[in-house]
Amino acid sequence: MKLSTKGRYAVMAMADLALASQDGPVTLSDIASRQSISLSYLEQLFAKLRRADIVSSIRGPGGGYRLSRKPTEIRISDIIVAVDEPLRATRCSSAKGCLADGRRCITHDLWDELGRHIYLFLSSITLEDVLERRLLGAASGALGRMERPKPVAEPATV
Amino acid sequence: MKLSTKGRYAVMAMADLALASQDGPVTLSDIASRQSISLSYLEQLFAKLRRADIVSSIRGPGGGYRLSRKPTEIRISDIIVAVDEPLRATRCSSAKGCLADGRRCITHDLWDELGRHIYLFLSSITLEDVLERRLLGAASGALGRMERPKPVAEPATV
DNA sequence: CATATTCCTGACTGTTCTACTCGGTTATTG
DNA sequence: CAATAACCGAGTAGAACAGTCAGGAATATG
Repeated sequence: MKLSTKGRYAVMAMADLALASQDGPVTLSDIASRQSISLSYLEQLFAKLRRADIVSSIRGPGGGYRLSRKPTEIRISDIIVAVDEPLRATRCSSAKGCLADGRRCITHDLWDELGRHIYLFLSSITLEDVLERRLLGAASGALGRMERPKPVAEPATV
Repeated sequence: MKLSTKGRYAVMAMADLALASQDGPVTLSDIASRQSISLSYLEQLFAKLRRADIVSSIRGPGGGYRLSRKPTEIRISDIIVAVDEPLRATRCSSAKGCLADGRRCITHDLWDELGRHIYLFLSSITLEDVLERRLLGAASGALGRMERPKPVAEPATV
């Protein structure tokens, strides 16, 4: 989990796509102009999103992109994992290489726990939550004991 | 809150310092060789830590660094804030510049909430906690009012 | 069929950050 | 004085970020 601005751009674009895909596919040009992101950069991001099967594409006139799943079934963590490089092994946080005294380095557990924490937070929030600005609930639930059921039933507010 | 590897190095060094400062100041050379971090890099980090009044220095032979406060009073967030640059304004997450439709962009609250979340987590953990490997408790405390629920799912390598 | 549209791909560029090196200065101890 | 160790500033290779550019491949429409 890398948390760069790249992931933010991707989530912004995905939110825009979700909002705009009311009727038919959305072109990257539209997203680019609305979100002020360069078209080519978006193309790179969406290539990864497509490979991760989060969006699907239709070529030709009238084509564009569309969500592969409903916004309730796309977690923010899915998006970020799809576009971000796996964070490079910086001595620690990569299983090996952080054995100063024979076992894992002192701070290993800390980064481990932090990473898990962030992941839980972002995987407890769906695209739908972002669209509905339904965030505080998800935040408190991130650590567990949250009842808030993900409604999978409701179709196509998309 | 920036969460780069720079902050990790700083926390590793601080943990090392805390462990080694049983008797007298600790030299950066010692920390450098134990933690495999370059001496000059450490010097840069500790210059910032000193400016933030987290450590204090003694020059000359027998000198070195020492914690300014007790490990129970040094929060991990203090360390990271001290060494990391304030994250640059990347369109969103900087109050202005993210007004696509007149007000704040759709994902603004998300990043806001995430940032607050990470900060709460890291400020709920002290250096002492890291030394004692007392992490899960602190982690659960990050959000306040929860007793100790284990994280729900085991996320893939975050 | 031709053409416009749109996705798709690869290579290349300027800027920033990381992690580090080098050369030197200042303060303190023996 | 000489050794130690903190300080300070400049400079560097490499990587990632954000973007540009040039072209190609699929598809709908006239």
